[in-house]
Amino acid sequence: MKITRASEYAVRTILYLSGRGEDNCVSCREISEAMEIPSQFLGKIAQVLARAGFIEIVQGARGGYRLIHPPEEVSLLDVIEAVTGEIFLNDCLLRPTSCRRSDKCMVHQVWKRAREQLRHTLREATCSSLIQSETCMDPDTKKTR
Amino acid sequence: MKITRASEYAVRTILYLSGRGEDNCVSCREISEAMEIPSQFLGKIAQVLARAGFIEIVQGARGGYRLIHPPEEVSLLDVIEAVTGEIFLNDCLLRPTSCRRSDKCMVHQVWKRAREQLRHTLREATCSSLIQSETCMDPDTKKTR
DNA sequence: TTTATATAAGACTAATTAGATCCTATTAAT
DNA sequence: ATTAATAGGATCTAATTAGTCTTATATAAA
Repeated sequence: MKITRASEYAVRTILYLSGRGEDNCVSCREISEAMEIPSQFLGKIAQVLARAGFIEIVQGARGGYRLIHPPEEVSLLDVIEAVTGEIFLNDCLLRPTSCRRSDKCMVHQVWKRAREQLRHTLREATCSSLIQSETCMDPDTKKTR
Repeated sequence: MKITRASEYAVRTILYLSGRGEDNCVSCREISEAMEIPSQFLGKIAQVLARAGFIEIVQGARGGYRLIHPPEEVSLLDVIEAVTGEIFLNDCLLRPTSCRRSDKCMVHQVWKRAREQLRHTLREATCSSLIQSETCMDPDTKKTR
């Protein structure tokens, strides 16, 4: 598996948008400054998030990004997997064919359980619950305007 | 985090040794063939496992590797973390200083819980329990001799 | 309609890590 | 001594990550 920088940035982006209100269109620049994300890189990530149906991208002057779904319907798992692909803990589970008898292998069972737990925990964490209390985002930029 | 190939090989090695009996000295070549691990690479991994106290390395002719602890005392987590270092799901937990208010951040709490669950699951899985039933290792080479 | 302000998207790049492999040294049984 | 092993440092390659650069396109406002 991999929780990459990109997926971390994606989470910050969605949380920032969640905090700014559902219908607000927020510029790439504002997000990148508030959340400390290289703006060009954010542009790339936004494209992925848009293709995955999390945000709408508004082009042109006064453009930016807008959340599509209400924060309570979006989980940490959704966002992360949209960016990095489905989470797998190891290669063996990812490509069972590379492992001769994965369905009978005890080690495999452990990995499988661990993976399911992890995904469950991340699935339970919705964006709305995450912005209830303070987040890693800068408090000054949260919910302003 | 990362479950690398090296840690996967390390697990296979320890499990193979567990299956071969506690006091058996097994050559690098035998393990590498049975478990499909590049033998030179296995040599490297064995050094790490030896330094971490899991195996004893016997040099010279008729040398090889020998398990130090009984399989029921060694967990999957032990082996993996010996090779890849302590498991962290993301950078933020690894270096809390890089994140301004990690202790109050909800996202942080989720990662922390997910990490604890994962480590718990891997800690519960002992080598002895893993070789009870069939493993990914080749059945023909298991417990022979 | 022109200008300024935005994002789009593909190509490119630098740094890091993974996954080994090579080579020479050392150790120990016979 | 010879042979069969591992030790350990150096090196190498490929993949991945984390971006940046550049040019194009879209839109609001003057």
